Amino acid sequence: MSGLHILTKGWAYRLLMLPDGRRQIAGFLIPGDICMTEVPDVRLDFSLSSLTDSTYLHLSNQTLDRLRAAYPAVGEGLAIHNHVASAILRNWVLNLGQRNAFERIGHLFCEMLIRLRCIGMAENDGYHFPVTQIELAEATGLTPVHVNRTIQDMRARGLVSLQNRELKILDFARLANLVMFDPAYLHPVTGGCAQDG
Amino acid sequence: MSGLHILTKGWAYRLLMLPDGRRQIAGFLIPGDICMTEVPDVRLDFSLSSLTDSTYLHLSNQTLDRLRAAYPAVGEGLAIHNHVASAILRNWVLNLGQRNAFERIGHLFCEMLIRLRCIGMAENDGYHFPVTQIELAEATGLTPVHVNRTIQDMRARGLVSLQNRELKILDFARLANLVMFDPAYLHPVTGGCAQDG
DNA sequence: CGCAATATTGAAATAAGTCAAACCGTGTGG
DNA sequence: CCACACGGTTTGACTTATTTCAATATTGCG
Repeated sequence: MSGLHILTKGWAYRLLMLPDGRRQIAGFLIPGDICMTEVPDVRLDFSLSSLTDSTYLHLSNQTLDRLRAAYPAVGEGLAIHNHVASAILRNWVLNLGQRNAFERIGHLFCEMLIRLRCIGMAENDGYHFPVTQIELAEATGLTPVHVNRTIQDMRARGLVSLQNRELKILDFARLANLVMFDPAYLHPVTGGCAQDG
Repeated sequence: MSGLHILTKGWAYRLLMLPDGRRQIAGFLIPGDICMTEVPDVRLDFSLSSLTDSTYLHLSNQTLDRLRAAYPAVGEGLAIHNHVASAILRNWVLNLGQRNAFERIGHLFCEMLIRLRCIGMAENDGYHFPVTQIELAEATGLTPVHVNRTIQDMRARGLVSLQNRELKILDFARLANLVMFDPAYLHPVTGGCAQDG
């Protein structure tokens, strides 16, 4: 393999575009996520955008090799990270293909809660969510208008509150159940936090 | 990393399911594709189904290590394969999120043509396509009824013919243009076939 | 203060879904 | 050799989730 770029601070997203301008967000990145792997002779099919002030760490091929050699757990950790990243992506396919507007948005809210919890960036089922409704629409394959109405529906049902980029899940159990969120694909977890052997 | 399972003959697909029974196909696998990577302590989030009589090759951890050591190109090849597999998945997200029924199905037809060509399993823009309309619906997030009507539309426009599991793209240039298919994400290719250095 | 980007609301249009029936090829068994 | 059952395809009529268009708040911010 080759070098890696890791997001170390802030939020970002992976963007895919169609020649006629249609935009699809194919994943949100938070600290700890690998946003890109360098592979020789392969063109990138996506672009990255930061949502907030963010910083990145670049690990070169050699650095990575040395790390792997010195700490075998590094290689294993990368393998797990890769697997989870694929699982998240596959799950996004499931979302777009099978879930309706309510379920898509609710599922994203739940997923980000668990992922942020794992890195200590969520408390009490609430977290900073620096994503506009327009971007949320680009992520869920919906219209901004419909995203808006759906969020209002969630508010009316007392499931979430969202204002000033602060999201709070008011009834996680009910929301998770309604949108069929099962955190298993994010990794074997305990109370929302990864357990490393 | 760990062991690998490679499809060596036949077609298969990766299936995701929701607890209420909704099914989403998250990718078709053809010979040469890695259908699964063994990662310790990680539960699989998908299942695999064969569409035709198929065979698999299992490469154990040790075998793989030995291969990689003896032939450096193996490691690089795997990295490229991984990258392309992710790109295909991301593209499927783009499909489901932004393309309409016609574009989704047409895009899949184009993608499979190029991928099959690379392994010598397509000729003259035609190939064996062992996927029922029901499965095609599960892959595209559409209804079988709507898939049917869309294919009829394609037939009526003289773009494809499909009967007895044999698909022929009658006007590839026009179809690719209509559905905005750009093979770049499948790998730098020449005439549909991968060029390895 | 006033712009520019977001968020919200309403009404009308449409792509895709649902339900239900008919059709078709094909293999099987009487 | 016909009848029938089976999985898949096709068709029609009707419903609905989501989009579109367009206008009106609202908010952050230089």
